[in-house]
Amino acid sequence: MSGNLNSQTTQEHTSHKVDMKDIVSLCKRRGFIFQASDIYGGINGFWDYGPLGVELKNNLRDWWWESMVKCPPIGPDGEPVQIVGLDSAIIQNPRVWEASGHVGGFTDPMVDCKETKLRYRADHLVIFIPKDSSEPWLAAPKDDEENIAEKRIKKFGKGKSLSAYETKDLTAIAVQDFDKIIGPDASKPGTLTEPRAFNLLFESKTGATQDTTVYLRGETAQGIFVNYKNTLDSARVRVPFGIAQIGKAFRNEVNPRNFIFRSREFEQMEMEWFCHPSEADKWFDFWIEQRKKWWLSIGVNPDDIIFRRHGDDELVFYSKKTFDVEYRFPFTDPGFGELEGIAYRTDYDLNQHQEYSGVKMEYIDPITNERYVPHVIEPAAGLTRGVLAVLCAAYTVDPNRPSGMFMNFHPRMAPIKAAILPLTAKDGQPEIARDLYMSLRNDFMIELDIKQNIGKRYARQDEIGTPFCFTIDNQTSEDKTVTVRHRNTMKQERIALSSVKSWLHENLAIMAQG
RNA sequence: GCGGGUGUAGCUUAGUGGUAAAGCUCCAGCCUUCCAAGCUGGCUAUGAGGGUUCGAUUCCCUUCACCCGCUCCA
Repeated sequence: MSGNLNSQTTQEHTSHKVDMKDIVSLCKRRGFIFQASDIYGGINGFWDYGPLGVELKNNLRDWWWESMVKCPPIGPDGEPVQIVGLDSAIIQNPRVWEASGHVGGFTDPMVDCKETKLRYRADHLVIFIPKDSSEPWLAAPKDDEENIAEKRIKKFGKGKSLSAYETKDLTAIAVQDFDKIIGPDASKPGTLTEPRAFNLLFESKTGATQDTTVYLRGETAQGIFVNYKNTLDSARVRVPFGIAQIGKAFRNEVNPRNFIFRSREFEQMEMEWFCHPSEADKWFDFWIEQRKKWWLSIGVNPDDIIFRRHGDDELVFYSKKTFDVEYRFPFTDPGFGELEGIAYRTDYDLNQHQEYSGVKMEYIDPITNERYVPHVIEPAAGLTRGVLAVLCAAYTVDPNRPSGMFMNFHPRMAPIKAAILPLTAKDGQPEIARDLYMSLRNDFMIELDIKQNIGKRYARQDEIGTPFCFTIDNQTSEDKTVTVRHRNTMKQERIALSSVKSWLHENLAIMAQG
């Protein structure tokens, strides 16, 4: 009877628009997520996970680790793929971030070209402005060894000569005039963004005299790349193989928004899959399929998830192709927000580290003796974003119950799997409840609650998404049975006290299959 | 980063230039035999810092946080 519990709520799930305010409020009231430094007025872009939030986050994290490292998927050849785990330091040698491209020109004001995706230091660009007040204006490097300015004038200058222009530094030009400028490599005006100081990475200092600048990692991926060699030499793996890591990453976002969706400290679940360049396309497709399956296994409504290939215009510089997993959050509705990017990073990262560190990243195939730098497919998921998606997906309005709603968590995600509730705090009921609790606590995350009346306790369990409540009443001492209340239907049935453990194992599994 | 809005208890809301009010929650107890019931008692708030004023939660300034657009972004 419990097998279709989830499907019974699908209708109301889609018919009620959920407001982020209600989710944020519930998260605080029930101890899922708090604002960081709440008592000091908070701090923009940082969040704390409360008693239930950390359980939920750990459940999602463990499920990913289970699916990637402990029990990785079966590959195209019918054998399980090889993936090993890693937990690298948050602070690494700063050269790591120079090699990766995260630091470099990043502390100076930069302008981006929306057309070519190239980035320039604002103080390295000079602008040629026609003396006759015509347009376009032309941008060229200050250090113009290749006579780019002259070539650009020939191309866009409508017959004007170099002497028909005056020059100004880009930094001296008002932002509203940027529309007139053709970037150094662009084909049309207005593609340069206003200069911005990019300093994505948080800085810190190390050493007794605090004289070395270091960076908090902006992604977990680089920790994997710099351990590629160590792993290869110690873990008895052969290409193709993967290294997986879950951990905190930090980005000094200009504009944190939407609860935990864009925060400055967040958690990633990343796997770098190293393979032969000729097989990269095959593995790219393989991982897209695996990741689709995984996201559909955590209790989100399939209608609210989309899988989308990036257009060429939105690809980042290191990626040849990228595939997104996106969820329809209340704040993006009817659009979607990114949960995971599966990127084909080519050999960009290993080559960069090879060049910066001087350590060879070549792999020598033990059978063919071929030498090559492996290509990388990277499924990079946001753990904290996943938590938010699970919270949004679970929030189910139901006017027919005292709480007015319940959290329809997938049983694998639910912070508490079952609650044990004596109907009253007398007649030996608390003692039976305690015995039952003691017999279950090794197997499940269980709550024993004896306070207040039964209705309030059911309501509370609804709000925190506990799948089942076992209730001890007077009949329990007579015939050794308890009632089970199903979260999604509020229906009750009576089962033997002695069978509770096996019943729970069984029914959590049934419910997980939907 | 720009523009607009909002900050009163854990939550939802009153209200006032002069002792800050209520419902729910929460806690302690009583009572309760299945869905936030009832009774008694209790804890808890004007985001922070300045200024004006005899007196500021209220008026002014600054700042912080959150929300909505834009911009950006994983």
